[in-house]
Amino acid sequence: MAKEPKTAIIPTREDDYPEWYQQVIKAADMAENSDVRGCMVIKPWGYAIWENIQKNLDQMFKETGHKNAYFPIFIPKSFFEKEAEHVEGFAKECAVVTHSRLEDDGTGKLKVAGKLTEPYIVRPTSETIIGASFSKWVQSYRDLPLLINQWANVVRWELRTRLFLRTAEFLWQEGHTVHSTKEEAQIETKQMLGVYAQFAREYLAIPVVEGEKTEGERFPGAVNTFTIEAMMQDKKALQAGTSHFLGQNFAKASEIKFQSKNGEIEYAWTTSWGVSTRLIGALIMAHSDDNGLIIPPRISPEHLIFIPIYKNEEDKVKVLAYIDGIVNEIKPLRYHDEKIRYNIDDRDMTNSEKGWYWIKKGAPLRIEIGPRDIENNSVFVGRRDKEPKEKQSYSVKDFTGQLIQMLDEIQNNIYQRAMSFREKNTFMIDDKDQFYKFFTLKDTEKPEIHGGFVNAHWCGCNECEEAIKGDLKVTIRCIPLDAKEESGKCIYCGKDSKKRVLFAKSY
RNA sequence: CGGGGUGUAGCGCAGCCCGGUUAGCGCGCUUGAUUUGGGAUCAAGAAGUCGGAGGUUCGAAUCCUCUCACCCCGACCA
Repeated sequence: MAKEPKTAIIPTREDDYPEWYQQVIKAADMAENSDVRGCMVIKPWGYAIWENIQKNLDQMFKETGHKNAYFPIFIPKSFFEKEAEHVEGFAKECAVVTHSRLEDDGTGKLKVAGKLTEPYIVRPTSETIIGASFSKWVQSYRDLPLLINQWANVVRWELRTRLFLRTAEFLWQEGHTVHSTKEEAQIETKQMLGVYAQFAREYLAIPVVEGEKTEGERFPGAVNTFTIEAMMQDKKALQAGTSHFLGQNFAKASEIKFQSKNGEIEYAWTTSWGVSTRLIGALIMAHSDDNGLIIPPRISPEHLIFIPIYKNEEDKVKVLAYIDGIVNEIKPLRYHDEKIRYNIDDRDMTNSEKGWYWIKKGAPLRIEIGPRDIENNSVFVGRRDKEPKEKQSYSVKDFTGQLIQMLDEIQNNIYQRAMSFREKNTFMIDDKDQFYKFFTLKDTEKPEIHGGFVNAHWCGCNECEEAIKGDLKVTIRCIPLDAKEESGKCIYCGKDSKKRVLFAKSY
């Protein structure tokens, strides 16, 4: 008999965090590497999480007045060249389409043929191709604001990839809006950052810091870039979403002009904002434990899993009938306006194997039901926010009565746990030596989990930021929106500073 | 693209240095029996172009040359 391991996931977070991450994905059967370099296959359990992210975010976009549309995956090279910084930022990591056909080369193999007169870039982001359409759509101030979102896949030819966090192809949404005034575009940029922050907190149960990127970390071509930054369980930061105020840069590049009320032709003001399948990576690393994935109920593909327990066909029939009765009571219930998502797992497997299967997949509630429960009119409930063995019996009445509340409790617990982890690992540091010591590894052979979020003063110059990055690989994640005016000295050069900024190592 | 490493059954690996029957092991899978409220046991079975091409040899997973792919560390990035 195989000896029972202490944890379902090997190694643990403590032992080898990056490997743990991979193993959680594998154990939950969310995704796998494909035969295409750097591209992942998103499997049903992972995709179902993405669908829930899409569904809820999409609703939030619609509520803020945005409409969905779809633009081509190919961008003519010349479009891309229109915004200088944009080219600079993306040129190195693009897939380029140069041919349109395959022909038999005479030996039974295929050779490329039909060279295109102008190469197409597979979109790494769509500002330029969408801008081309927008320039036609926008004529008058009456056409504005134009509030468009696209759900799409994009390609960035990354050299090093990791499932969900960085893949050569990934799924995302990109919002693109056009406004008649600078102020309105700035408000839009902040509004959408707020939508992302709210979504991260309420649905993904991930606390995030909202802030502005420094010049060095800005989106290529943007005037301001705003971000939500989340802390992972290895104390590194993950950029979970960005919102850009593009000024008139892209309007000028794409000739997005309109006639104002007083008859003048003006360049418009644009924004863009996006979140990607990386959110799933954030979800995994923010919440999961050494027994596998933990999914907040509001985003989980299943809310509860029934595990029927029986020894023979006769019991099986009874147990399944009993479960049906409970299901009928659950069906009318609504959890945040949605039906309860449940699964009756009557596969031909041992009970404990099923239990662990769903623990590893992160299902919020496991309901085990056997003949004993039928006698007592009860259910036996395991919660994913608690230890696997810590299960509790409820009467059916109490269970169905408290189910909604229980799901909310799990959601809150997960959020609070992530929040207190972040608070415990966020510090204010004013001394340079202490700052350096804080971010320095003790064991470079086998890197331990170290560091955290540090709020420290910064003079605002690029040189200090670069120097710290060079020395420690620590970057300014953002200038938090809620940073207070406070006089201090730059952590690197000692010059005067008025604000603390957020430093961390990041993904 | 620099530096290091690995390709052997679905997955994880041993064998290679020092060439020699029918290429093993663990997990998983299939079947049967016994089990069954907590990650079962026993038995039988299926499954391998040893990454690819070429070479050396009576004989290559093993030695040589070339090649492809992947992983890790750097630079770059949602």
